[in-house]
Amino acid sequence: MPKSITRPYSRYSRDAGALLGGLIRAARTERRLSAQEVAERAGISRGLLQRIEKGRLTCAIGAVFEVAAIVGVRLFDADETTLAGHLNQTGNKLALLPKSVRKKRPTVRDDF
Amino acid sequence: MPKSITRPYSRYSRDAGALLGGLIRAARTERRLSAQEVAERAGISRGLLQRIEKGRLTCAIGAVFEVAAIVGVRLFDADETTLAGHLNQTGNKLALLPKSVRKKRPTVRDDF
DNA sequence: CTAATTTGAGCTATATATGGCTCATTAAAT
DNA sequence: ATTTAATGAGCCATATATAGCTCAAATTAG
Repeated sequence: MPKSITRPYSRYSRDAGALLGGLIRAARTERRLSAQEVAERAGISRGLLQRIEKGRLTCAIGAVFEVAAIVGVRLFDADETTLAGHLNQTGNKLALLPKSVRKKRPTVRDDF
Repeated sequence: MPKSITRPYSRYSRDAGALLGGLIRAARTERRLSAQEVAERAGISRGLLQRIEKGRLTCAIGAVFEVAAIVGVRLFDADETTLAGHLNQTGNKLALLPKSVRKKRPTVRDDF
């Protein structure tokens, strides 16, 4: 993001990134897969995989998803339905919700 | 990723991106928050928020985490411990696992 | 209805994430 | 011990993601 030279991330995001990266690395080592191997399968460089496992928040989410899938880390823990099912649910939900939202009004009537 | 002009994503990643984006958008509209509002709070542009809600896989994972937290979408559904707890677990696990892995032998390529 | 706000989409300049190297260190196989 | 492979870290060139606008269309409030 070209706005801030050093971007401020919330603690939650930093923790989430570190957690996901850690889970990925744990899963990869458990499966006895080398970084090179996983990176190639994911179509990314070894360097990027390193950053993902370190929990860097600048990595593209698609790359993270690819790696997570390859090493077997599940996002959206499926005690619910499958991913496809979730997609349907979300679709329906979106269809039922209003298309846009809006605050009631600033309520600061300055027309007196 | 500067390697491939058009990056090939797996179906899983595409679905996961679409799901997460849809969940975020649903949560935002439910909370009656405008795109501008959420983008400002997350420290990102409205355009980026649009791409996140569309499930584009090139978005930085940090930006997605920020937005998800703001609108109330929970990653890593916490039927387990808290995020911090997960972090500890991961750390311990990593400490117990071997530092590196390696295939028994180059034997055969099992790329399927 | 009208006015105000939101959204969607596209454009450009620029900050930056990424791939592809290199090298040193560490771990594993023989 | 020797060899082979994996990892960690850094640097650089370049592809690209992002912010910041613009405008039109859609939605909502009054």
